[in-house]
Amino acid sequence: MPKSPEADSRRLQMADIARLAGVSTSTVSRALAGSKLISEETRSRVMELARSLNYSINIGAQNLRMKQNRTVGVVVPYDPATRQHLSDPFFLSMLGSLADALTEQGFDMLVSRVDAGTLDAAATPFDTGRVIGIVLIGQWRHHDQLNQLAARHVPIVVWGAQLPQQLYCTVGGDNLAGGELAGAHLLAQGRKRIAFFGDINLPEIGQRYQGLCQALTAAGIAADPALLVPASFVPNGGRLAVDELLARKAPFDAVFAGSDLMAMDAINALRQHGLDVPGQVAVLGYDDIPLASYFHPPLTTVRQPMQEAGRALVAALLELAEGGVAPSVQLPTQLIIRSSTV
Amino acid sequence: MPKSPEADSRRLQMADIARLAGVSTSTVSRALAGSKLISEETRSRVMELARSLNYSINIGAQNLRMKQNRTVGVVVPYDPATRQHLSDPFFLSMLGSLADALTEQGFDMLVSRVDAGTLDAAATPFDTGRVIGIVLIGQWRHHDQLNQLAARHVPIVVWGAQLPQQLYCTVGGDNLAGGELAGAHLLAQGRKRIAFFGDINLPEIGQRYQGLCQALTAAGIAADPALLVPASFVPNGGRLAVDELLARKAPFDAVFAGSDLMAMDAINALRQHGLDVPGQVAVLGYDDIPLASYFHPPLTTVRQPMQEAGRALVAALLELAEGGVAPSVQLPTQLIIRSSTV
DNA sequence: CTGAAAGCGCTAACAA
DNA sequence: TTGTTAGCGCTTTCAG
Repeated sequence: MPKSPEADSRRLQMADIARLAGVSTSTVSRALAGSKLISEETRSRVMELARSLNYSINIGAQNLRMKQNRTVGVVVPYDPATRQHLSDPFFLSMLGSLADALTEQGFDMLVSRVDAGTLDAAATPFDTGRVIGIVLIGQWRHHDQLNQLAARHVPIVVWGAQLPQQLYCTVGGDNLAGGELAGAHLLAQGRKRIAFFGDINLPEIGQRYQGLCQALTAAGIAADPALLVPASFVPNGGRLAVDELLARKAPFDAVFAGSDLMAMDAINALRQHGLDVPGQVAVLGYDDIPLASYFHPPLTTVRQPMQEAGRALVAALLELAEGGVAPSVQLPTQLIIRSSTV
Repeated sequence: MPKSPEADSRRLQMADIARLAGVSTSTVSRALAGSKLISEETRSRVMELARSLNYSINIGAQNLRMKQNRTVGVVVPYDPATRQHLSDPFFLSMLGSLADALTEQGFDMLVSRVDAGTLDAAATPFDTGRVIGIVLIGQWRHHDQLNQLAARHVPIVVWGAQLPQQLYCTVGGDNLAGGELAGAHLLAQGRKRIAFFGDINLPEIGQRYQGLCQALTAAGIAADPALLVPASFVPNGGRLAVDELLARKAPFDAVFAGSDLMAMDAINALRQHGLDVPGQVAVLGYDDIPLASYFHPPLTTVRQPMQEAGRALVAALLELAEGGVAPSVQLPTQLIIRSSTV
């Protein structure tokens, strides 16, 4: 007997408890909800019965009736081209920190992944009434689509950079300051030819690059376009960027990478080309993923405060979901100096 | 005006579409469901209307009526003592691979974290009718509680080791074989004093250790209890284990760590003690997390096949949820030889 | 081909 | 203090 479609024991429901307790469903409902209208004796009898029978209220029905909901959607866009799997440690950490923050607030988390090309699908869990709002991890270049969602009054908050003309709420690190910190640190180490690895069309990355440029300017150094390498977040993006940079034959003594992963990849590549890190080339990452400190050499990087990020995202979303307004927030970033630059 | 509890525009529902289209809700329902009973003209009119108004069916109500559900619960137990945040890259990867597998099957993923001490809370999303079953990541030492859940007919599949007297379905790597592979490799490198870092009370870890012992036995070497260090998965568990091992003054020329993270931590600690890896001590990890290859030296490790893991977990769960039986499965593991042991 | 009516499992007036 | 009744938004017989 492979499958028994309709199993033996139908799922227990309130009516069953009511019958067994010899009361009406209203009474059961009230007892379970802890209403003060119920006699102590009845309440305890009902609760005891429910517990011993392992009965739990059907949340779907309850939600329908009460028009409430304690679930938020977290969506992670993926690149339809690479069909890239959710694997960047940074995103994953963010997921973890969101789970923590939501648990703390008594909310559940419905995770879905959507094709970044059709980002309005991100709103589906909301449109279908499954969640009270959406947290989107990864702004990428979908500013317009996000604006449309916001215009549709989808409660949505996205992890990313603040942009002009932005209708939606973002929570993100202070990328400009982060870039500047990084630049200033490298300059302080005596580096003058600082290469930047990253796709500056991505808002966050662009701002980090701007920050770097500000630091350079402040030091009276002009940013050299030959040192800007448009690396992407593909698995060996750092290596490719190193190859590209070397091919350009522009001298450099430091690399500021758009993410820790890219920095690590770059370091390995540099080493294979016989370049010493940090001796000949200082390398600085971004994010401070857990493994940055385990790397050899331990990675100097700009930390994005994950735990606070999760909390801030959740706080903003709940505010929006309640019909309030949630201003975008920028979380402070922090330079973590390890051995890859000194 | 901070909040507007009941916003301007009530959420659209089927009745609205029906009215606007001048038909009954039955017709709308059928049209949207693609029933063949509806005239082509009516269907397209309704669908067009729905699309232009951005209407989506309320899944909660639909589920209630149809007694169906396309959501599965993924629960990640956390240690109540350390209140440890969901941060181990391996768990996170698993989450990603589950998300992929579920998306592939058209299911949503409801993630929750539960206190490992009260593991029966893991069934809550099922008991409350929110999900059709549970995938539990991390068996830990909760064999009995898991058995109880299974006895209650909660469709549940757990990532972990197969144990005797097990009522629930597990999907896991072949830890015994993994341990043996690791041991054989180290022995083949001429290492004879192999230390093991990990808590062998955890089923998976215990089996890995057993595998190591088998390899030793096959080589005619007796396992030395002085080389078994009960390290745990705390952030600096590897370092602590190294300290402990050195304090014991038992000579060793290799370390087999219970996870990649622990291996990396151990390598850093060994290095600080002036020991060369792999020159004086070969170090081998477990999991093959993405960053294992980025580490310096790149880490030799036993790979657990994540993508297949996700798929297998989901397949088993769906089978169970349909009332079928799902045998436990062991996924093959693979030794990935990099530089930390050769 | 379409509509009226009943009901999924629950809660909340309103009565008693 | 408790029960009766009317829905929450949807699908689906059963009659037209």
